[in-house]
Amino acid sequence: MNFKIEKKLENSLGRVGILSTPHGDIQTPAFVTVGTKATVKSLNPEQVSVAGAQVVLANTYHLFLQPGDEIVAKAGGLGKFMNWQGPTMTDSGGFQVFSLGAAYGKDMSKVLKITDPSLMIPERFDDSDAPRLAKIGQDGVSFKSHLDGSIHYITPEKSIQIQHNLGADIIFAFDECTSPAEDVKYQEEALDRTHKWAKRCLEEHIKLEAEKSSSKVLGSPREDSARLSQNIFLPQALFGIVQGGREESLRKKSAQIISEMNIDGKEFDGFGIGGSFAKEDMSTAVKWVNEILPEEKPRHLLGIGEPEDLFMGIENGVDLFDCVLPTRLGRNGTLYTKTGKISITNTKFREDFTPVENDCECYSCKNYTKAYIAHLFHGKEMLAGTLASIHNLHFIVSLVSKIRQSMLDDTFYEFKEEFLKNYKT
RNA sequence: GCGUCGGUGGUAGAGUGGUCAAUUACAACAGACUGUAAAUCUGUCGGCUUCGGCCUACGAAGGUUCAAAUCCUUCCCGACGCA
Repeated sequence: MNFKIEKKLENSLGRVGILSTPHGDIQTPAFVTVGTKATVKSLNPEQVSVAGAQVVLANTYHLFLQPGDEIVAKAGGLGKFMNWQGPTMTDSGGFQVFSLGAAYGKDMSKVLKITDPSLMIPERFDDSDAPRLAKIGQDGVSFKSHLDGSIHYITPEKSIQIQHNLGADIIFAFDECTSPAEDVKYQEEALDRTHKWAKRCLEEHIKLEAEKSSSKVLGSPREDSARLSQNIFLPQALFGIVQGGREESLRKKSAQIISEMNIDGKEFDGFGIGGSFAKEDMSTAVKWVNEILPEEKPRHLLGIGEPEDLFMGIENGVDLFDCVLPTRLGRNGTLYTKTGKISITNTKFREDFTPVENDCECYSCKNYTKAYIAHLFHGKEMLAGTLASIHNLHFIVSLVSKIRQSMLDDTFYEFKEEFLKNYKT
């Protein structure tokens, strides 16, 4: 993996770059589309590609449970398995520590409003008995499968092993995504754990990379030729993840520790910025962290975001984003437009025979009307989610692409102002 | 014409004397969704409301009762059977 900065945004942390992977280049900043279970829900890879997506991110935890990372390895790796030719990434399962753990069964999400009750409770009650599918142990996390209830213990090493079997170009360290509702003491403990895990991830990754290249050189006889041709030996890049919740000191400490982490001269290839955020805290956290992370390595803001978040992140030095919103919102009937999100099932669209956006170049807008898409949703037709996802993915991906172009053209701030002026949240 | 069964809110369909403005499902309407436990979830769904209630409602009209969607009478409508 190689990262080249093409241009920097003046008076900010922002930059334009090209991230090269064994499966092609990623023009950054870039929006990574989420394909958790080795599929971008409701879309086939051609639709994903035509919508403009450059890279797909799948999930370690989900693919480990089903169909199993060994099967993906046998298939020739994630990209081959799902027929996605371009770059791929896998998340480590760290987010599931949060979503199936502290957030399980609660009204708590990746991004919270500052008014959420969970943020306003000064001293939190002991909810250690609350039902959850993820429990954090000394060495790793035990997950109770949401599919069949079976118990699985994921350690940092295990996550990396799975991710090596999955074979994505970029993989992430196994971290603990914490809730901003946790107190400082807990954030410190969790951060310490995340850092210890990061080290173990890096060690395991270095070990597996070494094994990979030696068996390639030796042409290990137990490896059949098919496997050799199936990218199994391609190098993978490992990103370390910065956590630290809402605390400036913890965020900075984490950025420092993760960026300096080094085993026999080997470091992380890039960085993820993780955590569940109160919306208002996101930009400060990103800024704190990116001022410390080494400039020459790529940064990925995990699980973000909305259009306004993308501008914020890019201006503050983020190179990669991933988010489920375009596809999830699409499937649930919410569509992005330049003036804000619309709910396509609203009565007013039943007889609206214009595209979702008149000047949108996506397949859905070029071929279908709001009335038709509304009809598909009302009729619960499968094509509804597909057309909506195509539009939303295209909207977000091309927004990031336009932001990139505006940086190259030195019109970033004008573009941002113009866009956000029209876009009602 | 006689007999039997039935007519409940947008639909289907519970309820068979008080706890019923009426279970439930669907439809409808609105909202939520940020490293996917999610083609999911939440709320509203007779009218008015100072949110305590008030009014109008279970085919129609009468009646019994402290109290009726629920019991009685007549009528209207539907299905089936017999003429």
